[in-house]
Amino acid sequence: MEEEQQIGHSGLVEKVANYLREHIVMDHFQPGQRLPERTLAKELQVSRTPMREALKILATEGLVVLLPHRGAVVADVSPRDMQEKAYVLSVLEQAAAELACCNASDDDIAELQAMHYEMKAAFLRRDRQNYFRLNQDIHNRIVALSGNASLIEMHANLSRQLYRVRYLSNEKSDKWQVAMGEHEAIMAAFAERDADRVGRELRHHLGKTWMKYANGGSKDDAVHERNDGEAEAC
Amino acid sequence: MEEEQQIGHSGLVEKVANYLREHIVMDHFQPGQRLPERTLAKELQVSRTPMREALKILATEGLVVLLPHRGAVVADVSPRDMQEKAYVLSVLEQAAAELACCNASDDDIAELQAMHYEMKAAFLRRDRQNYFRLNQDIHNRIVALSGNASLIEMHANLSRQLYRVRYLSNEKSDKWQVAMGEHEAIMAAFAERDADRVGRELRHHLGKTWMKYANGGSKDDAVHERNDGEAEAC
DNA sequence: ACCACCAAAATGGCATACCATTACATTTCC
DNA sequence: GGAAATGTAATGGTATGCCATTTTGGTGGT
Repeated sequence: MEEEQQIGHSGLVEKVANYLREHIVMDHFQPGQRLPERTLAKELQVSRTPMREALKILATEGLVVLLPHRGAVVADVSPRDMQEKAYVLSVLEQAAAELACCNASDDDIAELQAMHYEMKAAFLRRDRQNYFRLNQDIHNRIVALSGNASLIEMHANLSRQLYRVRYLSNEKSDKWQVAMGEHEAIMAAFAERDADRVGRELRHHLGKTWMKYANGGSKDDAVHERNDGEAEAC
Repeated sequence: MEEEQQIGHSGLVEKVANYLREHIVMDHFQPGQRLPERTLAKELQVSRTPMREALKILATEGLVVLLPHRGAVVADVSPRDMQEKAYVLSVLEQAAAELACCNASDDDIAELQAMHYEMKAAFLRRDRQNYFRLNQDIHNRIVALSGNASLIEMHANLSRQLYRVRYLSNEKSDKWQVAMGEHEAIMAAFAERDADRVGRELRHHLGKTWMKYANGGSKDDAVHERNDGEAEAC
């Protein structure tokens, strides 16, 4: 710690944020636990300034909550909140997929197909690590192909906020087979350039995907709110 | 300015942010104009700290851009960006409307109808001020009825980012008649609890609404990108 | 026991100083 | 005259101190 506490080089905020994020996501800090600004700053050998900014970043990411005059506490993962975010995510991805379907070049779709088959390979090998990574990559790629910067950014934000849940329930892989099938359907619709169908399939897929996390995720599952699953069936 | 330079109390960041926001939105600061942190801080009799935070807030709101080592500059309203944001807004509002249509109580819908007729009254009186205000209120109310906190928050964010455009082109009221008709259609669909139709009508309405702003808004209208208007027509 | 009141500690927010890095303009060298 | 080097100002980022507000735990009065 002697070799770099001296310098004003940039990145301290990120370091602190990453450190805290890691520990929160990996569940080393229990929800509700207090994160005293000054104390933590001393421990991490930084001043209040970067610590404050880091906490604010984590607050926008939904990992901590800033209570007025009571400091920062680790946010608890409310299934309700997560479902709401997941729902918005699915809406955004549906829209993105529709746009992507129109905008993408044939090469883009070919690349998507390639990624899909890579993922399928990982699936067949029961290689969870790469399966999940490629799955994420594909979804992100689809959103990127929408060409809508705001959409991409907002999707990335939500995705980050849901990462914690995604991490916590990393083992729920019952429905791999089903998920793969859904991905196949999405890719088929892409190949046919049927934007509506791509959107619907993706939305459906995401609905089921996140339902899984939500149900198996927590103690009180008063999850049967209203806006769960699809909205089409009113 | 003499009556409140006596600091210590909280809210300096907000004051500064509001001040700058006002001037930017009202077009007193030209796009591209630099906003030197320290200089501005001196002028407004504050230190760098609140000024920095205010600028960061405005940056997230899309009003200023933070260029690395070149300071903050007033963001220019790129028609492209605005259209992209407007598109996402319409997607979110569509989703919100579908949820709202399912979740809303009969009283909620009645209240919506009431607001609608208030707006219609303002329309008949050619009362722009109240028309626009009520129009906003109705849209916000619909989103609020979705019951999805994330959705509400993200919608509010986008709405804020589009406020500038909304303000700049405040006079474009050619299509009042049409817009009113679209609102009637939306309300009718609401009354029948037809979620899909509510969603479609609202999306269509927003598409046309923002198209208006985008076209009349600026110099280079390379607006004929891809993701303008509706996505259904692929 | 209960409530009001007060003091100590924690927190939020602002001001300010310091230093490294980068942009920009000037100078210098070829 | 043009390119490279250099100096200067601006910026970003951090550390730190101060003070107001609020929380909190303890104290005394009834």
